[in-house]
Amino acid sequence: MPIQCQSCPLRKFPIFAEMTESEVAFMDGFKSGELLVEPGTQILAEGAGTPQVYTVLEGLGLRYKTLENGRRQVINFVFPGDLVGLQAVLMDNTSYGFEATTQMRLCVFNRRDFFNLFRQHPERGYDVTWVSAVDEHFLGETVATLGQRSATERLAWALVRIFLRLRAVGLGTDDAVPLPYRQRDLAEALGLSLVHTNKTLAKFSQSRLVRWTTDTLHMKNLEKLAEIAMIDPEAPQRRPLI
Amino acid sequence: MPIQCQSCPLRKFPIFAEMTESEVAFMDGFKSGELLVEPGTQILAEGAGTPQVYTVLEGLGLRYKTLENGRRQVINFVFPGDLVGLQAVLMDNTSYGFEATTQMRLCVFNRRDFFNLFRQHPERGYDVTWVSAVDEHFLGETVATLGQRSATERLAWALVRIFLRLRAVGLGTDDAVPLPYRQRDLAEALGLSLVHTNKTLAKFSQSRLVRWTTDTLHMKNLEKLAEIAMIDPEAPQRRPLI
DNA sequence: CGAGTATTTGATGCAGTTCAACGCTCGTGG
DNA sequence: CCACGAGCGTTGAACTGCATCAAATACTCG
Repeated sequence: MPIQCQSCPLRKFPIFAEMTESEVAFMDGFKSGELLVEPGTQILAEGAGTPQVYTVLEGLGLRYKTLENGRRQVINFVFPGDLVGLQAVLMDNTSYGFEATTQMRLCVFNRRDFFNLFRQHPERGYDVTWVSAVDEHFLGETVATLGQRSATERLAWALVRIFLRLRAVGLGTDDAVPLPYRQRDLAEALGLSLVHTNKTLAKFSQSRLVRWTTDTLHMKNLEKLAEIAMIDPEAPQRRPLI
Repeated sequence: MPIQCQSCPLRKFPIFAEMTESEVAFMDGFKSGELLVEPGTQILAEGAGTPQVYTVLEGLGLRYKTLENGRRQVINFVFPGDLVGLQAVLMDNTSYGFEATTQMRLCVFNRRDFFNLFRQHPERGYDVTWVSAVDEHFLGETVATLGQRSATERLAWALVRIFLRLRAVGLGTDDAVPLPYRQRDLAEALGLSLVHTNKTLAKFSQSRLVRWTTDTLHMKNLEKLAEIAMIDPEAPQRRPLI
């Protein structure tokens, strides 16, 4: 049975902007259903069109793009609260694939309802643009990371960002979060080889900065890691929940 | 004297989605002024807030981010028709710098008017989200480029994208476009050293693929270059003009 | 228990960085 | 009118971070 937006488990986290009662009620009507998928499921295929947009309620996934030469780039990891498929709706095709890493529960919105959202509830339309801007901001930071940071810095950057983001949606504890991706995924997200990623992670583990084993990321020294990554270990950008 | 939206020189190009008469008239009221800046002017400073959003009418610029270690990443080049500053308005600060490379003419919109746009003209609000999605799409492609393409492929990718985009807004001729950036800018956009960028460009020139001299990019073999870049040399993504 | 998948580790090589130097073109001031 | 310096492009030489290759060791699940 689908969750009602009124009792959405995500809304309470401070990373998400507040919504009025009427907005929540409106979203509940806008929501067309829920999707529950198993690990490994491909939710959006590269190049295909979609009639739907999703908000992640539970579970982790990733967006990726495959080049002609077969190499794959993970564009970003997808966490609870993220909105996926907006591009597919606004432009006419999905240029990225989207797959579930763990089991996922997704809120489903219909493409044809989307324009009505802008018309009937301008505040919510504004919020959609807002999340799009947040995503764009994050991608810009990723570009800067791939372009200018060394392998060690990239890993530090990714682990700090992931750790803070997951903690912001209530996953894990103060110093550990669940991280069920494979090293290959992280390597492909950062434009590094699997081997080098593994060796660099081993160094982090030895120097007691972070330890990533058995699907759990144990954060030992967030400050130091953030310093290596050249970022502030601040809470993630506040954003609306769609 | 400012140009009226009714006679905007950009709207005629097929890269931009059509607008109704009433939309154009509305935008003319929404537009708060025009900004004319000299080459090298910093329009948005990194980390500062802005009360304004800009649409480029004429001229070229670039968005960049500087890391703590002093290295600079060019996030993207900014061309006529691009909307800049949306992030600064929706989130509370600009994380990127924006500077003019040539003289530029910019349409100025006020931050506080922005929400009204969503309320008064939902179609236009939708279009703002659309351009945001287009930008996000492009940044995703950039991430894939920095992560998975070799130096040669990156250069080929960038030159093809730039060439097609500039041609789509009527700049240059069938086989040449003005390109007043410095090699350093391109190197910083692609995460390459200036030296290697220079040498790779020299190879392109020798193999008669492209020649970039005296601020002009002469495209000799678009097909071949696109093949190296592993992309289709198709016209850029259709997008709305704000 | 065996097959397939993920992690780990060592050895080798190269794409691209870094260092260094030189030439060209402008603009500026004496 | 020429000397000078600043900025950009060009080229050569040496170095290195990371990729690639190869193979062994854990894990997971039917």
